Amino acid sequence: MFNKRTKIKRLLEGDKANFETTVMGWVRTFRNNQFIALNDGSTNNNLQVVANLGLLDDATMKRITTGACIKATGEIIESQGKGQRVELKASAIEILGDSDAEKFPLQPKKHSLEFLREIAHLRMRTNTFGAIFRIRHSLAFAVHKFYNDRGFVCMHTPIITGSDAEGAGEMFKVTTLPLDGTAPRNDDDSINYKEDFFGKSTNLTVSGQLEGELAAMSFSDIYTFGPTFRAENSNTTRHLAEFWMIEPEVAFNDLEDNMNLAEDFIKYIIKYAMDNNADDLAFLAQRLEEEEKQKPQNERSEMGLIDKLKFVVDNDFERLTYTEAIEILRESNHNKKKKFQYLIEGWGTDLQSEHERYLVEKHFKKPVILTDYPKEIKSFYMRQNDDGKTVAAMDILAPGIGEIVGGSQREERLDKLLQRMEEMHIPVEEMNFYLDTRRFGSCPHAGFGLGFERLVLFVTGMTNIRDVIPFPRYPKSAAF
RNA sequence: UCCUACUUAGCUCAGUUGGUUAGAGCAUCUGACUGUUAAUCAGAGGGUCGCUGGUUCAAGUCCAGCAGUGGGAGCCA
Repeated sequence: MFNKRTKIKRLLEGDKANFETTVMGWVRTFRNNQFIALNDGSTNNNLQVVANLGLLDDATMKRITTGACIKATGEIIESQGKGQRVELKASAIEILGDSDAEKFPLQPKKHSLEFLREIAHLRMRTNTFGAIFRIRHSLAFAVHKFYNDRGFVCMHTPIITGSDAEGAGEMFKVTTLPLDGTAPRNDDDSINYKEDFFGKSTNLTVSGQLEGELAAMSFSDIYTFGPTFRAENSNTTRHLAEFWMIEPEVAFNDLEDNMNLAEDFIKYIIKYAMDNNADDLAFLAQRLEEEEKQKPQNERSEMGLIDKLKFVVDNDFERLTYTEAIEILRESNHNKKKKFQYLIEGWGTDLQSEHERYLVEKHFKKPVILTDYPKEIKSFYMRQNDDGKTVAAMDILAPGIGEIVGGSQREERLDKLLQRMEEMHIPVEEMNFYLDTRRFGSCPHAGFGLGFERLVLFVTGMTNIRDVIPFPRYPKSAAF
């Protein structure tokens, strides 16, 4: 069997030595014509493969370049040098794939994240991106584990949707009609989508929530975890055109249950990564620390990455209402000294990023759950509170990231829902499938959406969302 | 989409008030050395200064437009 090999992670973690084994991986560096730092992606740490002088002929030696793929067989021994506990004393080395050193763009040195973004197909071979994507995997696994352990059903909601009224953002159109102007037309010259593949106008989903609610009305506890698409022309460090979202929806939950679920969930998956990706997190923490040293004193963060994660896991999130938040902001010295670009004056407008950052990073210094927003600035499906002014919404704001969760208790009362839909000009006739949940056995329920990449950002300490998804999609960019 | 900064070698960056042949470190190549840790030492090659136009005797440097990238804002997860 060709693939008879041991993963480097196992060899480095094992406490045995003096046994024969085979490894395969990619060369990170080749020092002194003898020492190969080999990485197979199973861990951030390299295995030192020692090719004693005379083992390799000159021609083979020249082919051991940064990026080349090799197979090495030999004995695992205690290292004679410092810097590693064990090493592989090679008895045979085979080149599986050459890598032209003049053309391979990765060097054994620090590269800028901007440069690596241009070679996203190769950046996974760096320590930083290796760590990021192993952590991303752990977090994804922990998402399923968390919900599975609690008896939730994973629902695969559609990616192509015929519903035009999700209202969560600009949509990408899905069509097989020709784009050269020859598409079939209606009498009024609009495109005749009855002739299209699905017989109607379709888009990529911007949220699985509505379908999630349908499923919660039969399984009680469900969650979705899938790709989501927004065609907004957003150019920021925290938006993608294609991102992954987790949307639990739970029958019989009210807003408080919803908050408890979200807080437990976030803490659980962060803890999971801390328990299972200690090496990768330590590497990223160190990377971040070095980056912080470049900053002026007053811009440096108070906690290291690991301490920050531990703090989030060990402490309760701060919970307060929108109205209370407005009071805190209005009374803050920051506001009185007019340091906000948008000064807090009245009740009813949405908070700006600077306000959210002030609450999370300056005032409370921990994740914050804001609840009970004015109904005017929130979606039609959120449950109206008895005060007639607010809805049972909740947003979770995380330090450095901003909004990481948006959710609410849903409006289960048909008449109230219809009234809001009318006020907000939602086309009722297209939403009958959704309204049926309220017509047939409606019940109180609640749910939220968590942007997976924003969570990965938070856990890895990275600052640009384009660096925590393997192949980011954003305006003017769909390479690879 | 708006504001703002940036764009010079494969990478990271210098480049003075506009002035002769545009520099450095790393990487690459050649050689030396051989228990190295982003190895070290010596030498060599490598540039349409983002693109287009303008001002000028002369533009990497000044001006305009366009493009790309970073940061911030909006929209949101």
